[in-house]
Amino acid sequence: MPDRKRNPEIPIRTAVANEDGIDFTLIELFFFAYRDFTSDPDEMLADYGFGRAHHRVLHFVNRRPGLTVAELLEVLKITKQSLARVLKQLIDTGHIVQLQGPRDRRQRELYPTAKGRALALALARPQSRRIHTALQDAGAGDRAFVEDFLKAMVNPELRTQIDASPRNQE
Amino acid sequence: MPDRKRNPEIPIRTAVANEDGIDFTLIELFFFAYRDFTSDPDEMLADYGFGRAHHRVLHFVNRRPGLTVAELLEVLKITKQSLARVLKQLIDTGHIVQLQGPRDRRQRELYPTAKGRALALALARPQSRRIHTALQDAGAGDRAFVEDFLKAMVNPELRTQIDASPRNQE
DNA sequence: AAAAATATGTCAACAGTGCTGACATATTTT
DNA sequence: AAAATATGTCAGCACTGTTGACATATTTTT
Repeated sequence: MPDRKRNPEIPIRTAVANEDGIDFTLIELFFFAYRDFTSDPDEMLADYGFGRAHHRVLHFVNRRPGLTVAELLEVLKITKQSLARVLKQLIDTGHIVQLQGPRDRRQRELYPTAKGRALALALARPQSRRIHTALQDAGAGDRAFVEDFLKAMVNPELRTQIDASPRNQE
Repeated sequence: MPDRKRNPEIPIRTAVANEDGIDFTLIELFFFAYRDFTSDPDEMLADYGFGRAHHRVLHFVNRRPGLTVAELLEVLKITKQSLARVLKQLIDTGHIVQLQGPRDRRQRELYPTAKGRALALALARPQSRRIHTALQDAGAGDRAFVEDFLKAMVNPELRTQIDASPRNQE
C-alpha cells in the first residue's frame, strides 16, 4: 500500500470510461445538451433583465393558464419566497396577471397577457428549432422515442404533473 | 380592439400548445428530465458541503485526467474566478491534485485522487441507473439514438470537445 | 360564532454559483 | 529585455435558491 505520509495524494492518470457499467457518455452529453438548450432563451431574457427563473414561470403560466400560486410552486418545486421575486417582476412588467379564484377567493389564478404569451413563444422558438434540427440530424429514430425516454427520466411520482400540460399532438 | 385604459391587462385563458409548430411538450420534458437527473447527485453532494459545480469539475477531471486549468475552463464555459472557489475546495479535501505541467511549468495539470475517483463514480451511479432504466422503460428505440440526439442538441462548435472524452464503447 | 386551517404575501438573512475588474507571480515566447 | 501567457487572488455584484418568522384574508372545522 502507498505511503500516505509521503504520498498523501497520488494522482490517477487513467480516464474513467466504463467502470461499473456507468454510462459517462450519456451523462456528459446530457449536461452539454441541456446547457446549450437553455442558452438561447437565456440570452434573450437578459435583454428584459430576466433570468431563467422568469422563463420557467412564464412557460408554465402559458401552458396551464389559471393555475394557482400553490400549483405553480408544486410544479416548479421551489419555495414561495423564491417565486415571489420573479412573479412580482413578471406581473409588474405586464406579462402575467392574477385573478382572484372564483371558488376560493384566497387563491390567485395566474394568466399570461398578450405580452406574456408573445414572450413565451419567442423564448420557446429557438429551443423548439434546436430540438427539431437535432431530431433530423440524429440517425434513425423518432420524436416519440425521445418523448418516452425523457418522460421515463422523470421521477415517477411527478409524471402525473406532466400530463397536466396540454399535449402536442398532431 | 380592447380598451387599454380600462383593461390594460387582459388574461389569456387558452393554453399554449402548438402555436407556430413549437414543441412545448419536449421543451417541458427536457426541463423535468434534467432536473430529476441532477437531483440524485445533488443530494449526495450536500453531505460533503459540495454543490453541482463541484460535481462538474470532478466529472471532467476524472474523464480527462491531466487536463489543464485553461482546458477545464474551456469545457465548463465559466470564468477562472468561478472555478477557483470550487477547485480549491476539491483540492483541499483531497479529491483532486495539481501537478506542474511537464512541458510548460506554468500549467497545472489536474488529476483525481483515489478519493476523487470514488466520489465521481458514486455520483455518476444513480444518474447512469436512471438513464439505463429510462432507456428500458421507453418504447422502441435504442441508446445510440439518444446519444445521437443529445449530441445534435449541442452547439456544433462544441462537438469537438465532446469527442475529447473517452468513449463508452462496449 | 369562535377557532383552526389554508392560500398568499412579505421581510430578513443566508448559500451557491455565476459575473466583471483589477492586480500579482511565475514562466515562456518574442 | 520586453511582451505574452497560465494561473491565482481579492473585491464586489447578480441571480436564484434556501429557512424562519410573521401578517392578512378567507375558508373550514368545531
